Amino acid sequence: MTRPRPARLVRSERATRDGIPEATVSRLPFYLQALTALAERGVATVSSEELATAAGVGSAKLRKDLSHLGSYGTRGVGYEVQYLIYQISRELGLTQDWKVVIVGIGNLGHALANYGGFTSRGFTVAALVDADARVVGETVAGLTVTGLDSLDQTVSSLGIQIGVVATPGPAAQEICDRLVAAGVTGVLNFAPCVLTVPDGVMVRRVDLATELQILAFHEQRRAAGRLAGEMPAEPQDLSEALGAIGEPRTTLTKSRAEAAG
Amino acid sequence: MTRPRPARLVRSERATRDGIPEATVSRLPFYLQALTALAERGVATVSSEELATAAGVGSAKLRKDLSHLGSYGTRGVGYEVQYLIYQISRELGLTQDWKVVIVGIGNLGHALANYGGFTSRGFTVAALVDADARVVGETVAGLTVTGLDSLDQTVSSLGIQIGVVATPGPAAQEICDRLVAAGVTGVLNFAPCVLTVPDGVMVRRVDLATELQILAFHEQRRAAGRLAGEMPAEPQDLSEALGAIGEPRTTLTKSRAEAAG
DNA sequence: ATTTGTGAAGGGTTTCACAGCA
DNA sequence: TGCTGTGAAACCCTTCACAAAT
Repeated sequence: MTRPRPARLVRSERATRDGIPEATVSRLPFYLQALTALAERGVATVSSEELATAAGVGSAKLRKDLSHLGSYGTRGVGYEVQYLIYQISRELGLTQDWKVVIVGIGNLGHALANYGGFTSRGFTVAALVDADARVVGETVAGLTVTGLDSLDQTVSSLGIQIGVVATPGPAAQEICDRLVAAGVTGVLNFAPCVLTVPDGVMVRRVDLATELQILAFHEQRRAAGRLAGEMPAEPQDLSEALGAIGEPRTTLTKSRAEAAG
Repeated sequence: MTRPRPARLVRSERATRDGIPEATVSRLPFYLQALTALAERGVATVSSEELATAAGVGSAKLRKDLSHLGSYGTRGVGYEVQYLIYQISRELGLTQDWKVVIVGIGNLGHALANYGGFTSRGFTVAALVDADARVVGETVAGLTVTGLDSLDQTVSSLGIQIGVVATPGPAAQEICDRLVAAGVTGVLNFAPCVLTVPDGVMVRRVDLATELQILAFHEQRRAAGRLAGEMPAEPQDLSEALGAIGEPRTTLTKSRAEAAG
């Protein structure tokens, strides 16, 4: 019964050939943002130290990340800002334009439709869709909101690749299914639920309440530490803001039934 | 010159005593959400397999995560839904109410103020602040928007612990400084920039454009793989959606100057 | 002299497989 | 029998320290 552990490797070979670590991918947008800001200020060259500071990471991490893209720096000098912007943009696939549909034009949908950050960076909000007849026909961010009926038609005829789900939770899965059926292969989900999609479709979830809850955890932890008399210099850096202080863990022996009641 | 590598440990000792891994903390909100949904459907007990599915993770990961909080399950049975909700809530610090101020009442600020997910889960939006005189005085989500002048007074007198920055990028750092000076110890930053804060203050950044860019990367990668004739079953699961396909990495030998132009 | 790019080391996270318990 | 809780292994990511390059 104890077979010798299946050699479940297939990936690290690939990784050496081309794959960029997911952690690196998730930071490339930040580097891009920092570089763009530098470019606007007319900076031509930047060192890993400077760029790292601007992006809020350590310089070693930055260099390691960039090394996965190629050797785009010059030793003793640094990185050409414009060139690096081009390379990162290309790697992220921002040299082509991506078409986006936003479904659910409530408060959040409105905000997303008007959000400048999308339009400015390779993304075109191509359509707005809502289920509510009172919203359909409105003009938001220069687009006319259409009804749910038009969803499939809109996505396939415009060739939309990415769907943003900003509906209430209960509606999200059905919307997602229809988006995928119509040809969308990437979904950004703002609804507070898990979306199930077929292989080959990617979902990213952004949950605002989740972020606050994580903050609350660290707030509480900080307060508990202060009470306990410990007060070490706490990491303000997100990426290493772990296990900061040791609250005595009261292990309250409240019975389960009592706690549940 | 080769000193014997500084023993820069202090933490793993703590971690064994109480610290919950950051990766685990970041998933607790999802478990909580799934559990709440189950509770509303009247489910009393749930297995790690079922809960994991509902939360979109693997069951082994779920069990490992929960084991960091304590032994709150029953072997052969599963977890009591209500009891687990209580334990996770307590660990996240949601048994107390957190007061939040939102600064920047534009499209996004509006959406955040009206977002139900905050209010429903231990967070009270206690104040809304904006720099624009045309917005000040408006009523949003039952609160009157006040001016920037009132920021310090509002935060300290109401005892607000968390600040949400939904301003344009250039204003964000100054707002953040004032929030911190007034006593805020946690910041949720929606502005597309790095915020510098003193030790003991935590910042989390949410960037909508970043999420889309990460999606775009994987979209592009997917398309490239299809062209190359490879089409392995791709992981739709976010957490392991790495190094999916091997695009030949064209290594375009465009000169730097040319690319920059 | 300066800064990149990178092996190597170390720590954190995920996954496996099963012991332990109900 | 069924499911949790957990060592151990595998994997991923970060950090260090320095060779290589300009």
